[in-house]
Amino acid sequence: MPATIHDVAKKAGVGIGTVSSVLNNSRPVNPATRQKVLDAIKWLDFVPNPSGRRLSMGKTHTIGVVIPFFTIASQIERLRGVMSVIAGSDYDISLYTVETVPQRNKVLQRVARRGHIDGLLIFSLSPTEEDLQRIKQRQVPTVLIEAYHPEVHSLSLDDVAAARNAVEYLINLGHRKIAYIGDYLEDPFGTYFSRNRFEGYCQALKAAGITVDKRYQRQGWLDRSEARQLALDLLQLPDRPTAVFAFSDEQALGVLEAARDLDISVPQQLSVIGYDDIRIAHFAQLTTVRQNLFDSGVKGVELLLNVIEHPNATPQHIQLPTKLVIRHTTAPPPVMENIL
Amino acid sequence: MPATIHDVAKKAGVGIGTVSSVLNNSRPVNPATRQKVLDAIKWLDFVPNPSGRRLSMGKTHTIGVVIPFFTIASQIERLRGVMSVIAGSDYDISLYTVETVPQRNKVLQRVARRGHIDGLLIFSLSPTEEDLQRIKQRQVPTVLIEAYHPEVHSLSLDDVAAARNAVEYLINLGHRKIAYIGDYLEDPFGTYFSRNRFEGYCQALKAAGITVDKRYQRQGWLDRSEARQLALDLLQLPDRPTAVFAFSDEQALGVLEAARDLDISVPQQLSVIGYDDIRIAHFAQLTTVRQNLFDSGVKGVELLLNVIEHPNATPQHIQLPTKLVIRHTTAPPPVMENIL
DNA sequence: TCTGTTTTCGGAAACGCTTCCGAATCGCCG
DNA sequence: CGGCGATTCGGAAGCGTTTCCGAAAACAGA
Repeated sequence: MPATIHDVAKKAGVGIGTVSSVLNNSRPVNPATRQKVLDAIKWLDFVPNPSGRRLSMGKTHTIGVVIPFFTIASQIERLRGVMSVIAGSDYDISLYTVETVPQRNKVLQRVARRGHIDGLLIFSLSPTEEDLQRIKQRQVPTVLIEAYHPEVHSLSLDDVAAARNAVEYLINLGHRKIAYIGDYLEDPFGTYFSRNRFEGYCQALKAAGITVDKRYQRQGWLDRSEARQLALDLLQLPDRPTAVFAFSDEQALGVLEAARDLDISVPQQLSVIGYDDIRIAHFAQLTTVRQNLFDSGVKGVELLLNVIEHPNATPQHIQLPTKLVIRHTTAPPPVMENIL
Repeated sequence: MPATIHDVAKKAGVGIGTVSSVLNNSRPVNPATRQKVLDAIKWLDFVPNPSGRRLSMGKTHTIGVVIPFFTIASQIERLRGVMSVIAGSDYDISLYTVETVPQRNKVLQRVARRGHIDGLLIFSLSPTEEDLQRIKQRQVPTVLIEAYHPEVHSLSLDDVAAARNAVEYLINLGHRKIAYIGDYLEDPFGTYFSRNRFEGYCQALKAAGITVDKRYQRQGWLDRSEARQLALDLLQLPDRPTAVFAFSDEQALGVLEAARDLDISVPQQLSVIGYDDIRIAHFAQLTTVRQNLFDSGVKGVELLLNVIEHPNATPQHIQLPTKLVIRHTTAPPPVMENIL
């Protein structure tokens, strides 16, 4: 049976209030007394019971992190950023992964309640109005990463610009037949960035006077093997694209796999650009849009910890920078194609 | 201010004991009364405060998961397995990542205490005697995954046999100069599997009458870029190896990168085998030793939940199967080499 | 109608902590 | 030595649950 604060008090011959004061430095204590208490704590191997502390203080010292697409490397990088900050604080991390829509709803309903957590960090999910209502009503400090809602603090990317930029790069290389492989635009999780990246893709094409061709657009689940299927289909079109802009690195890797399946050499016959710059992207030599994932995790918790301190601050919306990283999956289109 | 059980009791015109009974089905309640209580709960949007519940029941409904090498894909796969089970239970997951030795110690000290968590799941870390003492003393139900200690429940692999098997495969292909790139044998985290895999490597060589050559052994931090450096060194030896057995896929990928740096073609001039079968391994076409990572997570929590129910069960030690998955980074050694 | 049994329920106590009011002690000055 | 502010500390109250003792009500049997 673990020791309690009363055991310590008795052992040290002081009152429980004094022990608590020593534990939390909450009021001055005579050095001699403090030493007695410390000795007793050590002797009894006492650790304050967090449940008691929580109940008494009304704080849980826990931050909930909600992560969809957990299979995807980018999320892990963010989480690492979060953990690096948390390790130096006295908060714990409660992890909630989301793989399906019902799960998403269940998690958002169950988690966003006072008493479970002190704050909520949500990756890549834009809350619905209903979710938001609940969050606001329960007054749970919340920060969104890679998602947006005007009434909640958020960190997001200028996806439109980043995607446009990437596609412009392909256009400048000479590509005209540029395909897009992405997430479902009306994705069930209610995210915006899917539409944003697609929007950027369209903008770049239009600006260059290239017609946006439906045949060159494919949507699928955010997952390498599905992207591979989509790409197989795409690359067997009679007039196949010379470049693919993928919504995510994960999907870009699927495209690379498909190209290999079909003996299409990259970048000679096909250029591929991804999005995220996950760690494998480096290995795969993938040209991609880098978002500083680790850093987004760091900034996200830091903001959240801040919001926990100052619950009534007006929502901040921070834009994170992106950068096109050029590696070896992009090149000018094959010459023949241009001649024909 | 959230409603409490007293508010509900007052609203429903019953006692708090009755409300609690309804909440937990802990004793029979007259249907009419129950309905009144349920109405009040709905009306007040009442959710029991977990801190109160925890304190009262002495259970935290939280499982701590300790994960070193979090950058490494294999750990994520395991964690996914864990999460898939937890999603259907009423436990929460508290995540503790470990990146350094001091952190390892801090985490094992702070986490393994009653009152924080109901159970502890430790990945890939063999506890020291001191850790163990603490764990036993505090009576925290614990399960090790990919680690071993006679006095704690564990899931582990027969690393010796798996490694021997992999190296035998290389030998059968005709290789004689087989290098090993691994973790530090005396690794600071106190793990066994490092030594075990090396042991398997040695056993295979000896059984084939090949002398174990120190020049062909490299140890480094478990990380792709460091492995790459080690491999660069190794592959520039005057009499360079024709095959490399790597301790992990992550390191095997580093070897592949080094080979590419040096324009050594794989598998024509160099064979590489990894260990784990992480998801990228498939993409990289890496021959590797598969351990069913997701499944190890599933089995691990299931065992832990069981141990939480029956704290005094004698320690179980489950061996997980492994399998050599042959892809395209292994081939017979170059013929010239054999002639010279 | 009375007694004994079963069903149903109220609320005090306990969980381990923090907070804070007020009491005790100390130190200083006149 | 007396008085007063400063310092130090004890422990009751309260946080929101669950548990459980025992009381009240309902019911059954004679």
